[in-house]
Amino acid sequence: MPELPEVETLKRELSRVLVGKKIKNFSAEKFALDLVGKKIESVERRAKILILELSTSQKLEAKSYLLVHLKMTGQLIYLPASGTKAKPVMGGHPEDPTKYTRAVFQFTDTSQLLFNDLRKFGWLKLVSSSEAATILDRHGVEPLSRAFTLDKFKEILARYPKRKIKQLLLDQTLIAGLGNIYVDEACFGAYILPTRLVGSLNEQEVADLHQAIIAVLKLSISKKGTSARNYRRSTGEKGGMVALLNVYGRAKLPCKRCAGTIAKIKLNGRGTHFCNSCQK
DNA sequence: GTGTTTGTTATCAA
DNA sequence: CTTGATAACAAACA
Repeated sequence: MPELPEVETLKRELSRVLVGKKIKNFSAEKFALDLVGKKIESVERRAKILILELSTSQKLEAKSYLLVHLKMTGQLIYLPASGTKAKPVMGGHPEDPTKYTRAVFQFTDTSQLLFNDLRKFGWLKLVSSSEAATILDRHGVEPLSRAFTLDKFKEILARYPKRKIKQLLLDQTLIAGLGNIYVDEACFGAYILPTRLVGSLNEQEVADLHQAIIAVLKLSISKKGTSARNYRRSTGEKGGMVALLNVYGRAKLPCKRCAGTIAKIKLNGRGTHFCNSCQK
């Protein structure tokens, strides 16, 4: 479940190794993309989408953008040029495309990038600058940007007083990048039940939730993300955040900060985790 | 065979 | 416009 911290980790790692590389060959069963000869100018992230900015050798030709969404089980694994040691990925080895490899980028220096995706929900789109803007602009404020002030958060909440807070936080058109894991963790951090109606939150709770969202995202990025299931770093390694999760994946286990127990329910079709004692 | 896992979009309903 | 519910996509796992 790659969410903001996982995609941000990939952005940082891939930015270091891919910028300046030229695509020599591209193969995929389902994505017919004209990528050969293009050079990677930059690697960026918006919401849960990774953005590769591409140029051609034709100086006057417009830049194009490869957008990547990993959805639930996507991976981007980077294989350096020649003679590298492998770490296991999805039961195989990263240097051997697994049966879940959906696309392979080969660069002129013989390094490669694999797009793996067990459930095939992820996608690659090659688009123009304006098409990229259309897709990216559908998303709300970046929670780690300066634009995500407490006032901005209050303004968003004020528009939807009757929604449950978890459902609002999952809405990508309002705040970009939170998914099932970090929404549950942020609610825990603010001592708020994910089932609460937005309009029932008092000033202090809103401020606490604002801070909890920022804190959990930053902490996870510092740990290179959460490998609850399929997510891997670009190196094939797992992220280190799982051990620091307080509620996600901890149903029936003791709460880490009180005598309570972590409960799990279904909320709007999502597995939802919270402490039955210290979250109110 | 059943339920569970979840990001996103579409569609229908009140 | 808000909100809620459901299906669809797809594959593995218990």
